Amino acid sequence: MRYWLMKTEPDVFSIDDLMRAPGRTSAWEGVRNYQARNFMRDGMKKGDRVLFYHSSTDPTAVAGTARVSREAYPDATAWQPGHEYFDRRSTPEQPVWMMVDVTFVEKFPVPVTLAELRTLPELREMMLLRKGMRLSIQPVTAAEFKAVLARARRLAKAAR
DNA sequence: GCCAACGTTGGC
DNA sequence: GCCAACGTTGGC
Repeated sequence: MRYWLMKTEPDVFSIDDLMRAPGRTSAWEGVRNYQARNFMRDGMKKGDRVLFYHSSTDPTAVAGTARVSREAYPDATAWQPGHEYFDRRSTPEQPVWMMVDVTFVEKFPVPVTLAELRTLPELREMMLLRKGMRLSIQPVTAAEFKAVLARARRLAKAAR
């Protein structure tokens, strides 16, 4: 099993939106970056675990976890003229952009903020924390995933 | 809202 | 194929 981090702006799609979605499942549409697409297309397998990251918000944080519930398939929003994710290069015959489905697993009672992630020695090498890193889909190691989860548990316990 | 960092585009 | 210009991301 592999581990990933997926960024989303909560104003656009949040962990609460995923929690309330039918079947607690949603397509991850709108990825328009080749590296991110390749991670979805070539790397993501059903059952992989996902850190659900809220970006462009205050504070930015890992808000919970999800799992990959459907492997890569074409992102139909790319060939819908007028759609905000429209890209004329992509057609049903030759799709350029792909997406996966993700299913809600848990929402952390206390989000693990970016500032907090930076304090964890286990995450010293984490891709997210590298300068200039803005890739919206990133691989995460098992140890990193575990460390984030452990911190979320500890924060939840302290908040009770 | 600013702006550094990065990816993409397109002229040459 | 180079690289300047431009657009986007995303933390602050």
